[in-house]
Amino acid sequence: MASKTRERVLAAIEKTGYRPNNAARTLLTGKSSTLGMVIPDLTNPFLSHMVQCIEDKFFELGYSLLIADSHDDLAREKRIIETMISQQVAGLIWYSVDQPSPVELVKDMRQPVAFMNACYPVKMLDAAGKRISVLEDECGAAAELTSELIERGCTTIGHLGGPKGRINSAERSRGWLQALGDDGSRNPDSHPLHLTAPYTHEGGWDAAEEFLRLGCDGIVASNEMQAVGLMAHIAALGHRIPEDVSIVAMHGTPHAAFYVPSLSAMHIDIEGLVNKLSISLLKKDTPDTIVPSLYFVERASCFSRDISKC
Amino acid sequence: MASKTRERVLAAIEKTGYRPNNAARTLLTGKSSTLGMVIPDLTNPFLSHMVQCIEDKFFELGYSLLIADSHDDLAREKRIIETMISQQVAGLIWYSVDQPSPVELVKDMRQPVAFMNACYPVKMLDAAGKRISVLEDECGAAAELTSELIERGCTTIGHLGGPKGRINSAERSRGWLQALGDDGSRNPDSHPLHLTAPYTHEGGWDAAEEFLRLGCDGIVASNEMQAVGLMAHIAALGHRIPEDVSIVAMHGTPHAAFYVPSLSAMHIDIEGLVNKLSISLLKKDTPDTIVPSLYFVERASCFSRDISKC
DNA sequence: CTGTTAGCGCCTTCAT
DNA sequence: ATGAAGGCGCTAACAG
Repeated sequence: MASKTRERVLAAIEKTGYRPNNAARTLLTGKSSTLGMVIPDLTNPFLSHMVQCIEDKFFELGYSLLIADSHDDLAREKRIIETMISQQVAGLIWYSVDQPSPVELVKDMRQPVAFMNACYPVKMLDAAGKRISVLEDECGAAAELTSELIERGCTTIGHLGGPKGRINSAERSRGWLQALGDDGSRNPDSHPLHLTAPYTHEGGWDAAEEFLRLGCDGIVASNEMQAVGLMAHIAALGHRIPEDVSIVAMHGTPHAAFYVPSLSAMHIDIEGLVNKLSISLLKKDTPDTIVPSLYFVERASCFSRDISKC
Repeated sequence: MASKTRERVLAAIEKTGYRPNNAARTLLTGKSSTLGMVIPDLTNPFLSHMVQCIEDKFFELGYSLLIADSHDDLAREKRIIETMISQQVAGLIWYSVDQPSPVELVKDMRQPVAFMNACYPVKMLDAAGKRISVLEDECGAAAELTSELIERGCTTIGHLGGPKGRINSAERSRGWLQALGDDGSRNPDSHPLHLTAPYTHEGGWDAAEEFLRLGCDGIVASNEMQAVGLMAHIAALGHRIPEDVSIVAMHGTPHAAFYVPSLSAMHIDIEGLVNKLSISLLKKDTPDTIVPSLYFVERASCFSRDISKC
């Protein structure tokens, strides 16, 4: 009788304090219940929030999450990927330092790999496993942010890009220029209102004086950390936000509402993204391209578009 | 000849794309190269910074880090611990929701466990492995923060504690009362200037009006997120920091310098803590108690103690 | 429905 | 200096 045996087994489990050995299971089945995630900076609120959502979702589904911080460094990223592969992760979630990701690192990995900040769908005909591209429309988002500033009357709109040479950053610069009416022929790097900085508070802080010197009345920052650094320095220099300068940022987080002033930003539907990601990563015959939806949230760092409030 | 064989082996590794299988190694040796870390909220900058430092240090030492977020929920924490044990982690770093940690969960775990926010040394005579207590002097730190406000002329100093019933929170309340001259007999919960809130931005935000109603000219917040929420709401209500109210917080992070105004806070020497932790966790005959050093950093959210600046 | 067996990839031990 | 064998704990396959 099954139930009797079952009871005996359960009793034994209880008595001996048995716990399944995941390493043995992984060795046998070849599939671990661990996912790997690589990101460039865990102290970036956008990324820590994303990691939290991903961990949450995959924990529900029975997976644990290995996390590693590349410190925005390509060499480190490479070592991390090697380690993750050795760890037999069941899948890899890769927020890469730069695009195109050094995809050859995972060429013969049979497990699925998701490229979180792909600019174009990752083409890997010879890949040993599924490759998923999360395609955020960085160009369109930057253009929309710029338009929001234009609609509020800003006339001298600067853009703070990421470190030079990063393709995602170039996409945003393109969007910014488009919204400013450029025909696409101009190299953003040569535009006087285009500055670059690391994706950090310090990066934003350091750019503030130059933007003010240039006479900007609006700035599109590449992420929330840059924007926070910008705002802090602009305030420290005695200028008012948004009266003197309006600020908007890419990749807003739930923290945005609590800065002073609160930060207007382009947000990503992370819940939706993570849901799709979990499906694409774990199930067969599912999409290998994910386009997260974006939405702008107006807060105090730029004037209200509603004329009645002006 | 060894070198020739070695070459052949290396060539084979290159050719076949061999990578060591960690699961097999773990199964055989019984020790994985993975550590587990449990924290209550990854979007808390103090914790994401700590995770970053820990990941950094242990990656150097050849370990990977499994991370799980308990969302400040005891039931979830318990499930996470079970999972971590199944994953055969080589050690567990546990920033628990509450104290005393439910230590019985890890009673027969042979791997070392570090309790990151212990109030008292964890006593586990029957534990199957090493147990490390990270003992932060929450009481002393809160007292020092309160004293800093007193020295700056604050006369009505409120304290925003964590959720009710948490022992770490009670320790801080004790320190606050001590600095206010209490003899220790008073129950902080009955003190009119003692409020409680979750360790979140919203928690701080929601407490702001009450502190202002109470006429506070100084507030000791339990963490940076609470302080940020407090400051945002106080500013939104038209009050000035530090002219009307001074704010100080426990567990400051590198972000503190970039809020508006910048936030005065008690910081932890995380580098030192993580170094000691790595030694205690991985080596034998090392301390099982770690006392991190704390230091106060004065920023714009409270008046300068230097009279010449007043 | 229950019990037995083989083998996942590695490392340690022992034999050549 | 190299090769061979055993076994870590689990699960899939198969036998009873």
